[in-house]
Amino acid sequence: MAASIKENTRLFKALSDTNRLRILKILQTKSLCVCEITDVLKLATSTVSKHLSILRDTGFIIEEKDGKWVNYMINPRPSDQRISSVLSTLDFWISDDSVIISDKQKIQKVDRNVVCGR
Amino acid sequence: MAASIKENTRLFKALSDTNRLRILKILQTKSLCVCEITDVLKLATSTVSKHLSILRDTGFIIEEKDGKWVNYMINPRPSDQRISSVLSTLDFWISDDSVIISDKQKIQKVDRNVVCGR
DNA sequence: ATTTCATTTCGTTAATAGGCGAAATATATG
DNA sequence: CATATATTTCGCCTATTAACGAAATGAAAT
Repeated sequence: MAASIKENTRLFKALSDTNRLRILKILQTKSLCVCEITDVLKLATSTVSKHLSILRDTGFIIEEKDGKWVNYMINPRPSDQRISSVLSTLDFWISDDSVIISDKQKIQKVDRNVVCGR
Repeated sequence: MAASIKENTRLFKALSDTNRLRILKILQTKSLCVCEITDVLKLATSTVSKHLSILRDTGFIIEEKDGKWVNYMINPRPSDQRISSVLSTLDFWISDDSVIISDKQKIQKVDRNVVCGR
């Protein structure tokens, strides 16, 4: 259960970026592909891809191939207790931020067939 | 209770450094002055002072003047629920790391009158 | 098989963070 | 008041990180 200092720093580093927290909050509402997330965050695709790989490597999210798309979603069964703990606390630690509220509104309208076709 | 994304990123940033986690773990065992912490971490005093100010500004620790010394200790009554939550989870998230074990041994022997006089 | 589209990887650049020593500040003590 | 000691602040350097666009990869459709 207990982890090394290094592992813990890595976990906190993953959480210490505004855009990665936004991604986690977005995915807690809905699973999305890379281009949909890119459209919400207004960042370069490569940047979003990097953020996603960091969240995946630390165990917060998982990916699922779906044809030419890669869907990302919150890890439903984290093997690490710390991950589940963080994911549930994020739920009420961050909720009324205006950026988060606007992100959640955007993802309701987002459509990968519209947004990805340039 | 809920905080902004920015505030949350700041909190996680404070935790995303090995030396700051070591400081928190050390202070969870014993209150110490700057030079004693410096002696354990083997860093420049100015560096340790900077780390302490970050942990203080985020609410993890408090300082108490004691003559020429400044004692730092875990914030006993954090106004922010997130801080208490993190402090208690750190207790079992990090425990068996060899660096932490060795740090805790060192602080038993550390004496400010010996260690600060150069 | 060639093209198309989504995503990842790579290389570069700009911003941030951590480290240090020197100078500034604050607080005893002679 | 001058000195000594503990800590903080400052300026500088180095390392890390986030951002981008271009090139590479991989999977589907023509």
